[in-house]
Amino acid sequence: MRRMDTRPDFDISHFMPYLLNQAADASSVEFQRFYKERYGMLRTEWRVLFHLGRYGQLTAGEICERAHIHKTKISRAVAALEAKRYLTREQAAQDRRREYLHLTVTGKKVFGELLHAAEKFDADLMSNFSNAEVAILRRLLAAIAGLKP
Amino acid sequence: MRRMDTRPDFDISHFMPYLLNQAADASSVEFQRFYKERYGMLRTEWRVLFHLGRYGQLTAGEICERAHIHKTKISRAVAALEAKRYLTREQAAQDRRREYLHLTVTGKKVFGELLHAAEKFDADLMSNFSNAEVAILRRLLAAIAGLKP
DNA sequence: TTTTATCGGTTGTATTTGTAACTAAGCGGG
DNA sequence: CCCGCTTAGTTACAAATACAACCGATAAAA
Repeated sequence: MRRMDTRPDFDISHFMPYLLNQAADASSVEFQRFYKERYGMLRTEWRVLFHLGRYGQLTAGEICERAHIHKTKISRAVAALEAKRYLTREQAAQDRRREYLHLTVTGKKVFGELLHAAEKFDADLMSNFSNAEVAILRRLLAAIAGLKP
Repeated sequence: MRRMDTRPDFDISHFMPYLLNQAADASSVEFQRFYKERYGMLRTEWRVLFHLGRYGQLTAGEICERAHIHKTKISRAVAALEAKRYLTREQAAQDRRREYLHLTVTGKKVFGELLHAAEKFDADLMSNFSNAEVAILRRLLAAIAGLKP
């Protein structure tokens, strides 16, 4: 057989996409269980809720762009959040294709609770690392994710 | 409504699990398309292939442990790889519940090609960062992922 | 032994996701 | 105005995933 011109010791845990996925999964598990058990929410629902809570009124399309999530997932998440009475839709007067989404009072309350949990969870997760390390981590991850700094 | 005792500027891109997921997704997209289009493989199949290529004969259960993947996913991935003639199963003599998995010649060839692509892809992904930064990134991700150093 | 529990792995079914096609509304030139 | 083209969002159907129940083999207990 032909010689492989690859490092023979290239471990899968050195492959950055793999490492990133493992870290992402591990870091999400606990928080995911929290919003799932407590509020019956799916991941996309939590993200939509977060965007609306953080940035106020948005359209589905705007959330798609910001979160890099496909519009069908957003569509279903919005429908689910509406069914839970966490948000309401309002057709835009000047363009009736678009719908502005707002959180209801209940939605805002849930957002606040989840935000609080998220911050606490985040702080715990980073507590083993120095500030300088965390800063580098955030910067590199943002660059890899293609987020504007 | 009650005052929220959370930082009002807590952005979702500061929430580490979110950032990790975005980075993981972004970093995987291109390589994922590569093995999907070229070999018709799913992510779990690539991972199983990688483990067998890197570590040699393993049972399904051993791959579950190493990769933190549920056994039903492994079971289906193994079946798919077997259908593609990338691996064979061999019932263990001393315990007929267990099956040792080996790559076929074809499987090894595909492994070599994908490994080569992975290394190249990895190098590209990291090329914007210094060695020191990458070292910190790997260390922190491994810690978050709960991998033994 | 028989009985019971456990282990490695598979299969069935309900959810969830991805892809493409669709509806309805606006836009833009003739 | 009307035709074709784009856009916002939904829906239908196929593919993938999660979860639980399952099967056969082994081990441990009575």
